[in-house]
Amino acid sequence: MEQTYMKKADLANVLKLLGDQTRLSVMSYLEEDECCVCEFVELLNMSQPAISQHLRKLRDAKLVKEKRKGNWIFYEINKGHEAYYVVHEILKQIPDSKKELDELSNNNLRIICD
Amino acid sequence: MEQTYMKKADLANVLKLLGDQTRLSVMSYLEEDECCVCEFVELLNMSQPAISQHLRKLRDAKLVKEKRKGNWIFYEINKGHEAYYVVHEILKQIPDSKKELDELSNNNLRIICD
DNA sequence: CCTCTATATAAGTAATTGCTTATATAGTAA
DNA sequence: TTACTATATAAGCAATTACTTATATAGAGG
Repeated sequence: MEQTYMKKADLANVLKLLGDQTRLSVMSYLEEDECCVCEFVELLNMSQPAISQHLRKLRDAKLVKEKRKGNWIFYEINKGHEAYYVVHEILKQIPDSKKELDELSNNNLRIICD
Repeated sequence: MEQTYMKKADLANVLKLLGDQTRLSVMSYLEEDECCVCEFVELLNMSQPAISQHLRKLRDAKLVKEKRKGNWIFYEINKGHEAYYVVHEILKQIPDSKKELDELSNNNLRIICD
């Protein structure tokens, strides 16, 4: 992972997006694995429109990418983003996202479609 | 510099504070050197109360510390903050803060008191 | 003491945010 | 086609934000 340089305004915009617990959580889960909207609704115990609106902000900033898989739309981290180095450093601070995704699996609430 | 772990809510709060261009700039200057309020007013071309209000937020979050030196109150980064590791990683993305402080020196606008 | 200077605080305000509820859309599958 | 499902969008609203102007405060120095 390499050192990058960013314009202050662009960096501030990324940090503002991550400076919300819901979006920070979303990014933290996506750093572990791609997820679809209904999984976030479960994980974060929030309404579907609220989740969709947060995802739109992350998508508009190109921090995440979406792809359809059958009925579901999956989101994944955009590792090509100029801020990805620092986003990754930030997400490293959050310890338990993998565990929470695993719990979702154990409750058979994960969407698997391959 | 060591890896740390933080609660999501605490990390989000720090990121929200840094997700503002003015405060991100302030932190970036402080990463280079301690500064007093009037220097930020010059560097950022903003009103003194606006700067003071941003500094209060950073101070309330303990991201910066203050100390009086004669007539002036100097701010410095709190390197003991639990988020300092990640704050440092974030500030590394911003290239030109040292240069801007040097320009302030060249225009004899820096406050020196020892 | 009084005055000056740097900084902090208070009050007010326009813009932004993050939700809500209701509705639209885009694929899937019969 | 029609019905169904997952997701997106729209409209509305209360809370928060980042300024503004005016004023208060605290320490320095006569």
